[in-house]
Amino acid sequence: MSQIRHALSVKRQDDFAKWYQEVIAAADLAEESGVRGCMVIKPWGYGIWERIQRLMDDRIKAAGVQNCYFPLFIPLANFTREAEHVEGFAKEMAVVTHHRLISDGKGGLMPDPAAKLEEPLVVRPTSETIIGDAMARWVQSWRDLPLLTNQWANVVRWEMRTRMFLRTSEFLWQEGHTAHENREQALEETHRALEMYRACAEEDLALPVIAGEKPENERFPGAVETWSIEAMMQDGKALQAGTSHYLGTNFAHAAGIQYQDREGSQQYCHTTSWGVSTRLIGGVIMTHGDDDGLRVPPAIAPQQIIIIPMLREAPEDAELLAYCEELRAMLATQTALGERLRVLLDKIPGKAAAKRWDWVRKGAPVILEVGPRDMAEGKVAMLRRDALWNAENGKPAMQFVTREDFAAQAGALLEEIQRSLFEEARVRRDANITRGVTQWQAVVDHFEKSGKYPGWVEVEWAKPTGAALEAVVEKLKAVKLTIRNVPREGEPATGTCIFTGEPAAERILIARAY
RNA sequence: CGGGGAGUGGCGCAGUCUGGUAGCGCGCUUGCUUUGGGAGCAAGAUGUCGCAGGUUCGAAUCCUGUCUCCCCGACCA
Repeated sequence: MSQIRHALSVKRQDDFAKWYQEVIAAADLAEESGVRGCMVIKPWGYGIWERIQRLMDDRIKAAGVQNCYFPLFIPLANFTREAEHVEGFAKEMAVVTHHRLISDGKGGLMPDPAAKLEEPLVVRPTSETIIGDAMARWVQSWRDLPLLTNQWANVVRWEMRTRMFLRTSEFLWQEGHTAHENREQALEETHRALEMYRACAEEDLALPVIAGEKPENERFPGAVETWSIEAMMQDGKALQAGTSHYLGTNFAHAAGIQYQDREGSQQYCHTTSWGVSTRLIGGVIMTHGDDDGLRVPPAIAPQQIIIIPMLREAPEDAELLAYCEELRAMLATQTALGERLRVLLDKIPGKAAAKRWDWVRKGAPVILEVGPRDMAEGKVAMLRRDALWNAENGKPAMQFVTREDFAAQAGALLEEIQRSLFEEARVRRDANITRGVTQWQAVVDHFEKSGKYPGWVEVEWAKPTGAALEAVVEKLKAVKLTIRNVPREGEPATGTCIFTGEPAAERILIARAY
């Protein structure tokens, strides 16, 4: 039965953190760079990011948002204008103080004291402040609004503890920044972006998420409201997979983003910002990965179908390659998920079986092996990465189908795999949200005693603020818990606050988090 | 940033205590035999032992400094 010989040496249930790292190495996603907290993203990992970028960018542009590019360096003074913002980011910023190096007299180099910058430059941790400057110039009239911009960029946050894809010092992301006439329109944009993220996460990455508002203590520095999508990882922890902020007029005041309204008076804009990052790849790994490596949802797979010819380095290889090439041509005319199929004929010399396991670890959705006998019968051997094993014999669940049949249903198959990965994750997520807990001690017991997969707990609370909220946060922190969000589609509260006993205001999700 | 652990061929590790010219497994190369499912046998290649100083006749090994990674905290999207 369980004589299955998995492709990884560490199993999820034995050591999830170690497993996570092994997947990244085994799937060839990224590696250490030697630079503190920074990683090298390798072709397969970057290819996944490019797919996410493409699909997200289409969604961004469909909403009428235009891409721009702003400087990597932000003058220090920009950060001093918004008090909460600088408070929130000051401790983790990389700062450029010199513009030239000189010899240190010992064979090395050092910053030239004579080349000290008058005003230090901050390597952007996020771009509200510098985009705000541009917005102040670009917006004059109510006719200039809404101003909808986005940039794809790298940002740097000097994190104390880093983990590949989940929290790196430098990471890649998109940051949308918009300016509006009033609160209503800005909030509408905040929610549009949030819904865009939900759709991208669920439809493209096959990550089931819960969209909702962050509590006050989890707000982005300088925001009036912060909304997020939260995904459940296979160890039951929550991962914030995207955020959308309503910034009120805070940044408009700081940067002077004003417009003249229809009556001729000056008004401050209401702005928003929203972003998703390479962290999404961490979410894909921890949601879809298994004990054989990664499983990439077809929509974001750089290659969806891998054809592996069983080459013998002999003259008959040519005929086999031609057979595979014909299959590739047949597949090239097919579509799945609204796009042409991405098919790779892997001609690299080597044992077919070894190559198969490489692609299993990388998580290519469909792997085809084609040998001379298959060719003679007009068939291919097909392996679905999302259903890799035959539980009866503990061997890979290879299916033999005719080449034509495979080509005819390849698009539908990929769509089925996309659905199936989402469904598997959704069922697991839903099965691990515990509702109806009304006693704080029961929450504690749940997380302390329910084993390795406590999942999330939904409770009702009175939405305290100020000192009362701090007390709640401390109570949660003591057992390593956080409030994830107030689900957008949540049921209204009907009972009492689990923390204070007052009448409850809303339902919140509590979880351990990355 | 505090506490703990670790850096030795591409990967995983032994050797470090008790200094004496670097070893194992996987992978890689070549050959033979096999070969419809992660092959066997044989031969071979790959290391300034993270980096910089120091002690010593001699340093992977001892000392000092430093960089990077992992785990636990604190911090944080």
